[in-house]
Amino acid sequence: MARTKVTVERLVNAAADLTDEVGFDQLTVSALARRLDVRDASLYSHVRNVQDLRMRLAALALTELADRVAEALAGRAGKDALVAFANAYRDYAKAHPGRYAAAQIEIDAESPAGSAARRHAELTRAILRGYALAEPAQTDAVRFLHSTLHGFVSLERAGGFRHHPRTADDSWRRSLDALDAVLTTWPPD
Amino acid sequence: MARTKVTVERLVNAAADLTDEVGFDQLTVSALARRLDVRDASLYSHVRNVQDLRMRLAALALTELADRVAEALAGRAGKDALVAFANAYRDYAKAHPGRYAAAQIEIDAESPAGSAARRHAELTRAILRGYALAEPAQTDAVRFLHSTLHGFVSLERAGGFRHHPRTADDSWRRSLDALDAVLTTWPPD
DNA sequence: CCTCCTGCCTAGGATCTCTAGGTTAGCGCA
DNA sequence: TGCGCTAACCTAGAGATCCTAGGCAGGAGG
Repeated sequence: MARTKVTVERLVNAAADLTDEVGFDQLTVSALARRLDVRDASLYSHVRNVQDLRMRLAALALTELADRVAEALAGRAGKDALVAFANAYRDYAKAHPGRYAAAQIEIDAESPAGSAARRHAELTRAILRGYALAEPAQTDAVRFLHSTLHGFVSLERAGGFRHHPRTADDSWRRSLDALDAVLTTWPPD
Repeated sequence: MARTKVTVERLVNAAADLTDEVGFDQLTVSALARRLDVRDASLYSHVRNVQDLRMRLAALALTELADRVAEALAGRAGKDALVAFANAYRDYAKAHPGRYAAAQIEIDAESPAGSAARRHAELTRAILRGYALAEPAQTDAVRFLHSTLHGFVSLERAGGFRHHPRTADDSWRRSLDALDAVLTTWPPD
């Protein structure tokens, strides 16, 4: 084990902190090496390449997000669960923009990030238990829900709501009301 | 005017084609110079830097998108308009993934891209005329609509819907039904 | 014909990704 | 104790990218 300084986990954690500070697209091997006070070549014994680093970051972010969401959902049902889920989701994206961006990259199901993504998807589906939707409407509703939350969060992040006096928080609350309403009365085929 | 080869417009158009082929994050000054059979340093007399290039690309994409949407909306109202708008939006994102990604970058209102973004926002608002919503509900609904469409399109693009037999097209149709329903019965405060 | 301006050039510095191969520190074991 | 093994780090360097500085050439205007 030699100098026991950098392990893969410590490395990925440092990368996660760094990317929240500088943005996901500004996350470079060099910057990470500088932060760890190490030469950049040294990181390549822990991580295959930048893609690999990003993938591990995505897995970390998806796991963390699923944890938060699971905690928020505990003991809640119906609209209560929906609001708790949505707020956990948005709060995570706000607190950890880099990690959140990392979680959006394309991941194949085989990778370690794949199982984290599956867990996240199952939690989303769990919310809909309160709304009594049968397949395939349930899948459609899950996609609708995920689309709206992700869309809102990423538009907010990109500054899309800044050019209007109405606060994003207010629109968010009303959007959750609307989501609850549409899930309650999901239109029949 | 000298050799009259590359103009800013020709340059941005080439960049748009290139980014649709290789992805927005793979759009580099070097690659663009190679495609135009010119040294990369030469492009810096037309464009200040990569950020500037991306901004111009965003302006182009927003203008094109607004054009498509305006055409789709012509002569339609109500749900008809909503569906036409949404399909124009999604079709553009599918046909021009790089341009669409470019349109999502953060833009300040002063830039030329700012006016294109405003025009796009006005068109989105025009749809809601069919749904008789007063402020501030109208703004909330516009944000909700935009969030859902953008979220769906970007999740679809990232492969988020691939791990399930239900087709994205089917979910899309049902999501538009749901959007129409929620806009029709937008929950009162 | 001469000059200016424009569009492109070469040269080069800085940063980043990644590979090849060498060095050192702690571990197990005779 | 001393030996080798291995893990973690190193230096050196190739190739790509972004961008600046300064030069050259060809068409426009006087």
